Amino acid sequence: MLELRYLRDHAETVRRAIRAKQLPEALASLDAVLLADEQRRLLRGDLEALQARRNAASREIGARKQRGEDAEELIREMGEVAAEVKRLEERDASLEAQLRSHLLEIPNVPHESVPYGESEHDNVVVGEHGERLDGAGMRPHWELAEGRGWFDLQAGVTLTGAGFPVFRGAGARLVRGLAAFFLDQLGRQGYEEIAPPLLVNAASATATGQLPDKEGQMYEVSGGFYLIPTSEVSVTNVHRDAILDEDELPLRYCAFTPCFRREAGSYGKEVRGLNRVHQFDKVEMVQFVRPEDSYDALEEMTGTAEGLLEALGLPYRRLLMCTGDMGFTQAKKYDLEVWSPGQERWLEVSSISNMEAFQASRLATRARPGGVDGRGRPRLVHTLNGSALAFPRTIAALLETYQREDGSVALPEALHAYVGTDLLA
RNA sequence: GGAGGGUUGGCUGAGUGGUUGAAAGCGGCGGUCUUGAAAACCGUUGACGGCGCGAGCCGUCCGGGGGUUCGAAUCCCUCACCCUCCGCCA
Repeated sequence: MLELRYLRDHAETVRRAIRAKQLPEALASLDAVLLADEQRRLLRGDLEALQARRNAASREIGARKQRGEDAEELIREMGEVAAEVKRLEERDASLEAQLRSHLLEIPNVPHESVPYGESEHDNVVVGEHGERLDGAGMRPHWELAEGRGWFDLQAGVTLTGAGFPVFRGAGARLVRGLAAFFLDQLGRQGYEEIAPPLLVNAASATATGQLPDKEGQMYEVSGGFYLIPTSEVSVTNVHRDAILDEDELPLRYCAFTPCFRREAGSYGKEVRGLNRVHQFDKVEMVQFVRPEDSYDALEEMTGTAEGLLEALGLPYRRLLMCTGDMGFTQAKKYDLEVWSPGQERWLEVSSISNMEAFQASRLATRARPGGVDGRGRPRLVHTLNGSALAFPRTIAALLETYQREDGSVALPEALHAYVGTDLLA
C-alpha cells in the first residue's frame, strides 16, 4: 500500500493515478483515508494530553503512597480521566481500522514512463523478436496433443472440471523437463530456488495484494487458507515482517509451483486447449532490491525471461502495459507474448512487474543500510516478480511452432537433454 | 489429542503492581592509548507516531488481542508460536 505520509503530501498525484488505472471507486477510499487521518490526528492530540496527565498523576500517587501519605482524592479524580482515556482510545482504534481498510483499497501509482491507456488495446509493443511463422497448414496445439495423447482435457473435466488438464507420457515429461530447464537457467543467474507452500494465509495474500480486492480470483480452502494464484505470493512473503541487510540486496529467488486461478467469466476460443486453465505450472522470479535499483532490475528480469524464449526458439514480443491494464499493485509492468502459429495469435506467457514499495509496505519488509546490526534507519525495499515462464501457453507455442507434417514435434535443442528426446512422437 | 515450561531491546539475559524504556553482558558507534591493529579503559547506543525553527517535550510499544487497576513487562482471560514429556500417525 501507499504510505500515509505520501498520501497526505501527494493526494492529487494519487487521484490522477487512480483515474489513470481506471479504478474510480478508489477515489472514495482516498477521501475516506484523508478524512479519517485528519480526525485521528485531532483525536490523538486530546488523547495524548490526557494520557500525559494520567501518567503524571499515577507517578504522584506512587510517590505519596511510598511516603505513607493519603492519595484517595487523586485516585478518585483519575478514575474519571481513565474512563475518558478509554473512550478516546476506542475511538482512535476504530479510526485506525477504518484508515487501514481504506488504505488497502488504494492502488499503486504508475511510474512516469507508463503510457496512459484505458484498456489492453492501449498497451504498447516495445519490441519483437524472431520471425513469426506463417499459420498456413499449422494445427493448433490441442489437435496435435489429441492425436498423440500428450495431454487429456476430457480426463481433467472428469477428475475436477474444465480447465484442469491432465498431462501424460511425453507431455508430462515435457512439463518436468521445462521446469528443470527454466530453474537451471535461473540458477545460473544467481536465483536461489525455493519450494514454497502452495497454501497461504490471508495475511500473506493481503501483503502481496491479492486481498482484499481480488478475492474472487483465488480458490479458498478450509482452514482459512488460499491456494496460491502464483508463487509470487509464497516467495514474496518469505520476508514479511523482516529487516534485511541492505548490503545483501538484491535477493533473487525462483520457484516452480502449480498456480490456481478461478478465472471466472472466460469462455470461447480464449479458453480452447491450454490457452486458459485453472491450474497451471509456472516458474517465477522474485527480487528484493534497493529502491534506486528497481527499474534496472525490471529490465534485467524481463531480459532474463526473454532469454528463455530465445533459448526455446520461440518468436515473441514485449508489451509495455498501459495504466488501465496494469493491475492494482504494479508501478510498471511488461508482458511477454509468444507467437502461436497454430492459432495465429499472441499468447501471454510472462508478466514482469515492479511493485516499488507497494508490497513492501504491506509486508513490512525493510532493509537496513550497513547490515542488520548497523545504525542506519531501515527503509522499505522494492519488490519485483515475473514469470519465467508460464507453462501451458509455452507448451502450446512449442508444440505448434515445432510441429511436423505427421503431427510429431521436433523439440528445440535446449530441451533435448531435459526431456530425454529430440522428438515428441 | 493430553500435561507442564517458555516468548523481554541487534543478541544473551535480569526484572512478579508505582520515576523500568527496561539491570548486566555481548555486539554496534565515538574516543583515549598505539607506528598500525588487538587488548584495556571512557563515553554512547531501541522503534514508531505527534508537537516545536531548535534545544527539546509528549505519547505508544516487553509474542498478538482483550480485561483488572489511579497505575501493568509484572495480575487475569484468550490466541499464536517455541521447548519438554505422554499418546497417536508416518
